[in-house]
Amino acid sequence: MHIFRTHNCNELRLKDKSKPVKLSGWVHRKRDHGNLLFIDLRDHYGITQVVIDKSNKNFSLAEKTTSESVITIAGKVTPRSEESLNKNLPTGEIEVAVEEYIIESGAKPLPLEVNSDKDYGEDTRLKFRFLDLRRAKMQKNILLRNKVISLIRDGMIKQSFTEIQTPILTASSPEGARDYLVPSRVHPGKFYALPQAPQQFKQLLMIAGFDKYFQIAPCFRDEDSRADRSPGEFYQLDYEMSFVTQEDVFSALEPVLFDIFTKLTKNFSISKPPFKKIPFDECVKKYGNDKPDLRNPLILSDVTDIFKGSSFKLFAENINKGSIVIAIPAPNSKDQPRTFFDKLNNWAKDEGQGGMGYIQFIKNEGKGPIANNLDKERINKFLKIEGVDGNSSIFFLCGKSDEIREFAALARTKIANELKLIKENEFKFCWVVDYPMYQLNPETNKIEFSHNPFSMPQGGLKALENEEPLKIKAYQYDIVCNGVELSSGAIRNHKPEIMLKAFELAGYARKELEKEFGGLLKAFDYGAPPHGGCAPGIDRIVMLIAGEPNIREIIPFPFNQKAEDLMMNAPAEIDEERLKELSLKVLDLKMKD
RNA sequence: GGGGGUGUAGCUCAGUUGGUUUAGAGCGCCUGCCUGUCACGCAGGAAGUCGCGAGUUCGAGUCUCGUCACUCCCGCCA
Repeated sequence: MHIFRTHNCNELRLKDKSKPVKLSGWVHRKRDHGNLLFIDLRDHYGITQVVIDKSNKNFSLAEKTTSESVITIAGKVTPRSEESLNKNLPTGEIEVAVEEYIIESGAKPLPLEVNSDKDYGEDTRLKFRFLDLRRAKMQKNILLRNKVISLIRDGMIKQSFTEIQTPILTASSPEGARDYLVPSRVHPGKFYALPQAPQQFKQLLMIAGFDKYFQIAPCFRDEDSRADRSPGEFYQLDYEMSFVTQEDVFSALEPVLFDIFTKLTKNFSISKPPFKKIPFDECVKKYGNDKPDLRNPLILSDVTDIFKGSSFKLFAENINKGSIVIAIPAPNSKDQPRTFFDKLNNWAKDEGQGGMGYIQFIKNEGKGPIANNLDKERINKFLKIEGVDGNSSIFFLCGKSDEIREFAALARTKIANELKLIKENEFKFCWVVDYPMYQLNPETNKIEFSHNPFSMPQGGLKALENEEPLKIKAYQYDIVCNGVELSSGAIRNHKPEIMLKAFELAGYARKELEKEFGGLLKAFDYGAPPHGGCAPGIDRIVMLIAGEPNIREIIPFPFNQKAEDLMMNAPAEIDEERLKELSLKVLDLKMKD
């Protein structure tokens, strides 16, 4: 017999009765009846009840065993009597009557209970992550993560993508987030950087002729954390394809996502490929931002023209000063009481807005303070807005274009939630396409790349030379699910002359470009295929399927909010010797105060 | 760097307008009893610098100020 186990803890059934077996696992829970003791023995696979009584020489040893100790028992599979069946356990028809009992590794009193789903503070959970990971929810989430990754591999390999690793120690990139830097021993004063994404490498792989590449790619960015953003590192499904249009990039990913979401959820309705495509400009107009939650049926409308020059002075005057007015419909709200509108108005004020006015239509008749100050002709125009009928209400937000659209996106979600319009069991995907190539930095008043500088501008060199830069679109796109931005991607710019011009418009001199992106730029001079790709965030996909609002719930060993690993004690101070080796000197930080 | 929320037993939390003795509950832990439980039960016990510091007050877990920690958000995230 094997020294540790003949079966795992989720294997034994009635058909195994009378078999001599050996099991190993953790003491999940003990029920001590004095002369009779039940132990729920747990391993990765499940739980089996083992029973031992006073007649056994090991009884007192078993009684003394603490929760989460690791034990090995040998004994006989015994059917349970009718009254003592446990229908909640797959192994609930049997138990194992203990003969041999060995404590492999005792456990001290626990800082957190493995056998409960009680909430613990995150510092406790992260400090004792190995215990936290034993708990049912974390086991489930990590297994889900594994399934997502394995379905990604299956789906990509099936489409003849080649999985290729790219360097972890590479060069710092000038654009984007802060890099994590690694000092070089061999080259004093010089640094490697961890990649923020394998962007340049995947383009070089296309130029190298690998045609279709993918990788479960670790990405490192030194950013501050959010609930949906782990500081330090995260993973992307990074992929890139040669000789493709935007449509080809989409149709490579769509079946993979559809497959993952379909196989790993129950009773959810999932967008079927091809996913909806929404141009960026239209998206911002209709939803307020570029990551729409399409489960929400409400659509924003610009009603500035209707209020312009009207007798509703508050809006009319602000419009003259350059403000716009956005309408958000609230369908079937003729019976909503005054408090419904007051509540939302107060919410808007709490969020720092002037307020959120409204018109309530009851049988085509407009009511409320705004309606009282507007002529009938204008009021009737509201009935023609998308998503509005004679029993709707309309909320209005007035302000400067960019800021008020951003808030309208929040209000759209808030109103839909209040009216319970968002279905919980849906995953709705869309592509946001035609991103602008450039945007104006309001602080410096300079033109900068709005997204990825390597994207191909629509219209190519001609557009860059002849058109107003802020009007140029790029073959640049995002994929969004339920209001969560999963990734962005682009058809790349593979022509050096277009790239030089594109960077020139963003204020980069040729020399600068050659210094920062020399490797890639040089490669374009030796036969570069047209190519494009995308890189959806794996952590966010797992979050969506797991229904977890916090990214740290689906990462085995995440940093805390301050980018520390409390279990491994990272980051940590380094010996003087090793600093010297790296030609580094730590400044006295107290000097700063 | 900025804003909001939280901080009471090992853990999760309650604690009224500032006033009732020794600041409570559940889980965990320790002791005893218990041979059919499955969140076993019963009886008892240990366990607290109410984050820290100052202030107001006859009196502070409770109010004020400062500070620290945790958490969510803004900035940041080509």
